Amino acid sequence: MKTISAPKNEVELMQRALSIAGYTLAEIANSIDVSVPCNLQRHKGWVGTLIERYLGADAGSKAQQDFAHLGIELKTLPVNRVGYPLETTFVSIAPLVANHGITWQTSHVRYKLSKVLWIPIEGERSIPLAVRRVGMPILWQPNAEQEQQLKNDWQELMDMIVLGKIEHITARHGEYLQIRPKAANGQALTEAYNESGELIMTRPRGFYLKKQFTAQILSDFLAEVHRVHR
DNA sequence: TGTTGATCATGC
DNA sequence: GCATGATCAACA
Repeated sequence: MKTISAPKNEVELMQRALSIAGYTLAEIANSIDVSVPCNLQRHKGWVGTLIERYLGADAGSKAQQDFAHLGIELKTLPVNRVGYPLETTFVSIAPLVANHGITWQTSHVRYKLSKVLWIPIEGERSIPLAVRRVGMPILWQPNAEQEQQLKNDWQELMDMIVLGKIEHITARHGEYLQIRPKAANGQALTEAYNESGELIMTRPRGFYLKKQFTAQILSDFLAEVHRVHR
């Protein structure tokens, strides 16, 4: 596997991202000596890791943006044939304890979503992984309305957690941001509080962006492209 | 058949 | 277990 150095600035990062638009995952993988699995069943994060490596993101399990020196987070987004998201987007782990004093302003969700480089990629399972194509990169920052939408959902969900209602939260809570399990398996447990304020063990949860939200980002981008071309 | 809840791999 | 990267697949 070839190691690519980190992009020095935003322009360089965007040039690299643009350079793979239209190419297949196999072409990109081959160019940096990475092998392509038959499918994603046992390699769910493979596409994200591949693009990370190609663009020169510092790998690792640090709780930071992928390009921290540029203040940019990288997210690949599987889309269907008409460019609609096929999956929700994981954002960050939900803090179930020691969360007093955390505000929207200081939250991991706001930090991770403050600036995102979205890379749409064909994701239909009928298309062999190797020949799925990468789309145009979208450098995005939430507008005032989007930030308010996210903040509202985050506050509602965090309020429930702080009130000990974690076991009552389902994926149906939140319009654009939801909380769902995020763990290696059903045996994984972490601390939380119940409604009586007692410490309990529960499944770790994560914040996810619903498809409707990421679809809006893609559609806003297309609208902007069309506006500029008129 | 779309969503919700569950799960897969890896490093430390 | 947690944080990284996400998608799978059971079931309503």
